[in-house]
Amino acid sequence: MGESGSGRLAYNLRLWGRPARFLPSQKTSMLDIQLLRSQLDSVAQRLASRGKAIDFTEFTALETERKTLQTRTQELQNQRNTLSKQIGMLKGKGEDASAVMAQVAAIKSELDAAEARLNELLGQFNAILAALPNLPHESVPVGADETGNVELKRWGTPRAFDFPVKDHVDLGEGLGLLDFATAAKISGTRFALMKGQLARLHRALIHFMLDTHTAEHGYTEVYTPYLVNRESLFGTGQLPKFEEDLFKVPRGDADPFYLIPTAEVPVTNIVRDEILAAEALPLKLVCHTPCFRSEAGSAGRDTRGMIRQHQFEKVELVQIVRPEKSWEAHEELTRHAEIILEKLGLPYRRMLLCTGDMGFSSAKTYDLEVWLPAQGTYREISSCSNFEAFQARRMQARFRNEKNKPELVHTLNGSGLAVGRTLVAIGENYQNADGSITIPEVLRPYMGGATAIGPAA
RNA sequence: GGAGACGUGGCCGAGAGGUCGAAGGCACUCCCCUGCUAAGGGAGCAUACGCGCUAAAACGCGUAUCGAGGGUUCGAAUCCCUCCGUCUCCGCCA
Repeated sequence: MGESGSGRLAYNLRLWGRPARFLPSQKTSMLDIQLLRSQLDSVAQRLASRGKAIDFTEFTALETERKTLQTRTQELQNQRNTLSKQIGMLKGKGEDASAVMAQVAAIKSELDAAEARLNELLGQFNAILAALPNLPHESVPVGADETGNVELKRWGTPRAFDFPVKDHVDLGEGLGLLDFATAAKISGTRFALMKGQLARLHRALIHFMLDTHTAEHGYTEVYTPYLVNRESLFGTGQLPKFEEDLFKVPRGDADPFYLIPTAEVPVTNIVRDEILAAEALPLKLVCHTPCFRSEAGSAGRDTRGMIRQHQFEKVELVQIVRPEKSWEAHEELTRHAEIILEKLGLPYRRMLLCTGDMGFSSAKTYDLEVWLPAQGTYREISSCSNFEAFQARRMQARFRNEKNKPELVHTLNGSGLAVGRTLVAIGENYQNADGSITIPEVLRPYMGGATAIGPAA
C-alpha cells in the first residue's frame, strides 16, 4: 500500500499540468463573489452566526459604484480600442489619421480617471472579501464560543489510578528526560528539551503515525519546505488576518519567509494555481513537520509543560477532493485521526465545533480531545476540517471536470496527530506508581522492543 | 555571488509595435467516411469578469489576461524598468 501510494503521487504529478494564471482584479475573493452579490442577505446571516458582521451599507455602496464604473470603463476601453484599430488601418493605407487620434485623446483623460478609480474600488472590495471567513455548513451548531461545541462521541474509559497522578512535567523531569530550564536557556519560554528514551518515544510516535496513514489509510507521504511565502499563507487563510500568530523571517529586500504554523500550509498549497486531472483526485497526503506559532494571543495560557509551545511536531493529513465527495472525506479523515488514538489506547472524545469556535477558513470542524488524567479533562489533540472551496478559491486550485471545465476542488485537513500532545497523553495515561511510563504496544517495535521508560531505562 | 539564455493556451510551438485571444501541430469533443485495431475528411475546443437575454443555462456583445508588477505609445505578446521562476557556464559551499 505504501508503494502504491508513492506511485500514485508520481502519477498525479504528471497529471497536475501547468499553473493557471491569476487575474489581478478578482483573485482575492474568498466566498463566491456571485453568491455575495445575489444573496447578500443570507450570506450576511450565516456570517453573523460566526460573529462576523458584514457592513451592508458599505458593501452595497461599493458594489453600486463598482457596477456603474466598471460598465463605463469598459465602454471607454471599447471606444479606445476601436479607434486605435482605425488608426492602424489608416496608417497601413498611408492615409492621415490625425482626426481619429484627436478623438482618442479626448477619451483618454476620462478613461484614465475611471480606470484608476475602479482599481482603487476593487482593492477595497478585495480587502473586505479577503477578511471574510468561510460560511459554516448547515450541520454546524450556532454558538458564541467553545461552550457551544457539541460532544458527539467518547471512546475509551479513563483509567482509575490507585496512586497520585503526576502531570507530564513532573513525570518527564522526574525521569531526567524532559528539561524546560535548559530549553529556556537556549531559546526562551515555550520550548522543550527532551532526552534519551523520551526523545525516542517522540520520534517513535511520528514514525508510527506516518506508517499507519501510508500503509493502512492510503495516504502518500510528502516532505515540504518549512519556510513559505505570503501567497501560500493567503491561500490557506492564515493571511491577511492572522499575521501576528506567525513567525516572520525577514530577508533584506526580498519578500519575507514565514515559518509554517502547520503542514496544512505547504501541503495544501501543492495544488495552488493548478488544474488537476479528474483522475488525480482524491489526493491524500500525509506530512510530518515541525510547526511554529508565536502564541501572541495566548500569553499566560498553558504556560506549564509542553501543551502549548512555539515549536512542536505534527503529522498532518490533507485531502484534495471533488466537491461532491468532501463531506464523505471529512468523516473518513476524522476517523483516520481517531484510529491513531485508539491504537495508542488513549481515551478521547469527538467534538463538533460551533460557529463561534471554528477556524477562519473552515466550513465544519471536528476536534478530537484526548483525556489528560493530571488535568482531569479532555484536551484538543486534533482538529479536522472541511474547507469546501474556500481555500481552493483563494488558491485557484481546480480540476478538469467531465464537461472539460475547470472547477474548484475542495480541501480538507486534520491533525493525525499533534505529536507533542500525544506524548503528553501517553506519559500521563501510561504512568506507573514508580514514575516510569509503560510504552503502548504499538510503539514498542519503534522503541527497540522496550516495554517501559524508567529511571533505569 | 558573476556572465548569459529563456518564461506564449491542456501540451509542443510560431509571432518581434497595429485588423492577435494569439499561426501550426498534438491531445480532447462532436459529425462524416471507412465493416473490426489503423487511417482519412469536417467542425469545435482558454479563463475570469461585466452587460444583455433567460426561470436558470445555452447564447450574444464587451473588457481584461501571452510569468508578475510598473512604464512608453492613439495602440504592447512584441519596446523600457523592477521582481519572480527556469536553464547553461564560472565561482563558492557541501
